[in-house]
Amino acid sequence: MNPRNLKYFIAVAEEKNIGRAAILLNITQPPLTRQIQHLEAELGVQLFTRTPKGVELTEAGELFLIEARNICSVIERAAERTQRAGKGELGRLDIAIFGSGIMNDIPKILLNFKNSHPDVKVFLHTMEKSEQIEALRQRRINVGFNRLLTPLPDISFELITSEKLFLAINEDHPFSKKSVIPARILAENPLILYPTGTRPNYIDKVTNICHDMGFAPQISQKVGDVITAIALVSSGFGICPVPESAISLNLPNVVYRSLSGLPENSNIDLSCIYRSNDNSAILKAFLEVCRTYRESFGTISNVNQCGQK
Amino acid sequence: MNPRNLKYFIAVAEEKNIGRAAILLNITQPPLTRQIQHLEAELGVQLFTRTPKGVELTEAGELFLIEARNICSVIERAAERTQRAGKGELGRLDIAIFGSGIMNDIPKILLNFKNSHPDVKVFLHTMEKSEQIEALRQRRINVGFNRLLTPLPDISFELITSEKLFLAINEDHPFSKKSVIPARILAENPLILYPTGTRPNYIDKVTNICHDMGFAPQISQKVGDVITAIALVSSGFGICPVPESAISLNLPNVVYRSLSGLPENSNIDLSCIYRSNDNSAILKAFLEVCRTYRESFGTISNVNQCGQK
DNA sequence: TCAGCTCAATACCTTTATGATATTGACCGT
DNA sequence: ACGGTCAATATCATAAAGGTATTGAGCTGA
Repeated sequence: MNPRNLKYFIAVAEEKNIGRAAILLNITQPPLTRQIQHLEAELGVQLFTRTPKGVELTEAGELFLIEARNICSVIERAAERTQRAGKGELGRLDIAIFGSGIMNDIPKILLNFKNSHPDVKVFLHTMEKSEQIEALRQRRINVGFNRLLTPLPDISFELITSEKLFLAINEDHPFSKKSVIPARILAENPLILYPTGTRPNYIDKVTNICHDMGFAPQISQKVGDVITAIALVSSGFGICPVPESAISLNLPNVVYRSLSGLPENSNIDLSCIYRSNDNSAILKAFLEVCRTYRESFGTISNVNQCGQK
Repeated sequence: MNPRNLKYFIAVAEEKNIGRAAILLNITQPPLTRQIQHLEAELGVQLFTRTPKGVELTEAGELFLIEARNICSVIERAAERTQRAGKGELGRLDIAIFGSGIMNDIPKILLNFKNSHPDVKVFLHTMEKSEQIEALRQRRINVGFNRLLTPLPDISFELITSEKLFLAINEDHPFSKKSVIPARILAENPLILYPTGTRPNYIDKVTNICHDMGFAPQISQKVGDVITAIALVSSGFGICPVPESAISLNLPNVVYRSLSGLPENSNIDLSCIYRSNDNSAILKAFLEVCRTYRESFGTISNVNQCGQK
C-alpha cells in the first residue's frame, strides 16, 4: 500500500481496464496486474471484478478509490508543506523587541518578512535585553532586537542600522534655533537619559561619548524609555541625545537637531541577536530579509524616507 | 515516501536516535540511516540535524512528523474501512418493498440486518413488482421484496416465508363462529381480492387455488392492497383470503380463520429478488440475514411469536 | 591529551520487489 | 469454430531494501 500502488489502483479504477491503465502508467500489463493482486491480498478485499471487457470496481473498491485519492492528496500536501517549511516559508518565528526602540526599522523589516513569507506566523514579544538572551537560550524566541549588544559565545548578532546621534531639545532653549548644534552642548546642559536596565545600555554609551569628548555628563533624570525621556524634554527638564529614528516622535515644543563635533564611533547600533547554532531555515530567511533591508536602505539617514509614514 | 518509510521516520523522530529506532523496528542501523537519507533526498529537505548523541528534528522535520503521523492514520483508516466494506459491513443497501406486503417478516429482517450491520445505510423504496425488476436491472436497488415471483434469467430469488392462507371474514357471517372453516366457503361467497398490478399476482394465485378445488371464484371487488381489502370485509362486501401475516391487521368486525381442505401448494410465498450477477458483499450479508431469519423462524406460523408486538 | 565510547555514515554483499517479455487461457462476437 | 480482447501466469532482469563489517566524527573521562 505505497503511493505508487495507489496510483496504479487509481489508474486501473479510472480506465476500468488493466492493459490501458498500464500504457498510461508507462509500464506493461503483467506487473500492473500483479500490483493490483498484491493490493487486494494486502487489504484482504477484492477491489475489482474481472469482466470480459476489463475490470470493474466492487463496492469496497469504490470506497477504496475515494480513500486512495484522499491518501494521495494528503501525501502530496504533506510533501509540499514540508518542502516549504524546509525553505523557511512555513512555520513560526518568535521575535523579541524592546519597548521603545522599535520605531522605524523593525516594523519595516517585519513587513518585508511577512510579505515575502506570508505563511510564517510571526509572534512578537516585548523583552528587555537580558530577558531576550535568556529567552534565546531557552528557545522561547528565535530573534531579539536590541542596541549595544556585546558578543557572546552562543549568541550571534547582525547589524541592522547604525544611526547618528541627534539631540532632542526644547524649542525654548536658545540653541534650538540652530540647525546643527555643537556636541559640547551635552557638557553644559542637564541630560535626560534612558533606559534603565541591563548594562551596557544606551546611558553607558552616551556617558562614554561624553568621556571621549573630555567631560562628564550632568544627568538630570534617568528614565525607562525614550518616550518618557522626550516627554521630559517637552516639559523643559533638559536635553536628550537620541538615535535618529526617535525623530519620528513628535511631542509638543520638542525639536530634533543634529550634533556636530561628536567623536568617532558615536553612532547607535540596532542589531538583532540569535542563537549561533540555530540552523533553522526560517531564521536564515529572516536574517536574509534583514541583510537585504540593511543593504537597500543603508546604515544611516533612512528616517526621511521611512520614518514618517 | 511509502508508509514503511514514514514508520521509520516516525520511529527515528521519537527515539531521536537512529540505532535505537532500528532496534525497535527490528532492522539494523545502516539501512535505516539510508532510508532516512532517502526520504530527505526525496523531499529535498533536511529532516534531522545530526548531533553527537543522535539526531534531532529540524523545523521541517517537526512539521513532517505531524504530517507523517496523519498520513499513517489516514492509511490505516482507509484500509480498515475498505476491509469492512469488503465484508459488507459498510456501505449502502437499497431495498424495495411492496405497499401492503411489508407486515411481519420484512421489518424483522431489516431490524436484524441493521443490528448486525450498523454502518450499512439502508434505504427503503416502495415499488410495485415490475418496477422492482426494472430498478434491479438499472441498479437503482439491490434487493426487492415481493410475492409470487417468477424465475428470470438475470434475477435470482430467495424464499423468505411461505405462509398458510387464512380467511378474513366479517363477524356477522355465520361461518365466523367456527375456528376452522372449510375452503369450499370460497366457492359460495363473493371474494374481495388484491392487488391489481403486475401479473402473476395474488389474485391469480387465489384464482388458481379455486380452480384446483374445482370451481371459479365469484369476485366481488378487486382492490389495490390488503388494507383496502380488509376494510371491505369489515364493511360486509365479502370474504377475503389473506396470507397469515395479514392477521396483524385488526379492523372492526373482522376476524381471521384458518381454512381446511385447501389443495397442496396453496401457501403464499414471500421472497426477495436480486441481480443474479450481484456479488456485492453487502447483498451477500443481507441474504445471509434473510436465510438465518428463515431458518430460525421457520416458514409458517410465526405470526403468534412475532406479528403482534 | 589520548584511549574508549557512542553515534551516524559508508562499503559491500544478499534478499526481496518490481518491471519486462513471452505465453496461456477465458470470454466474447462474428 | 476463429480471431480479438482481456487478465493471468511463468520466467528472467534489474532495482530497492536489508544485513554485516568497518569507518570516522565528536564527546568523555582518566
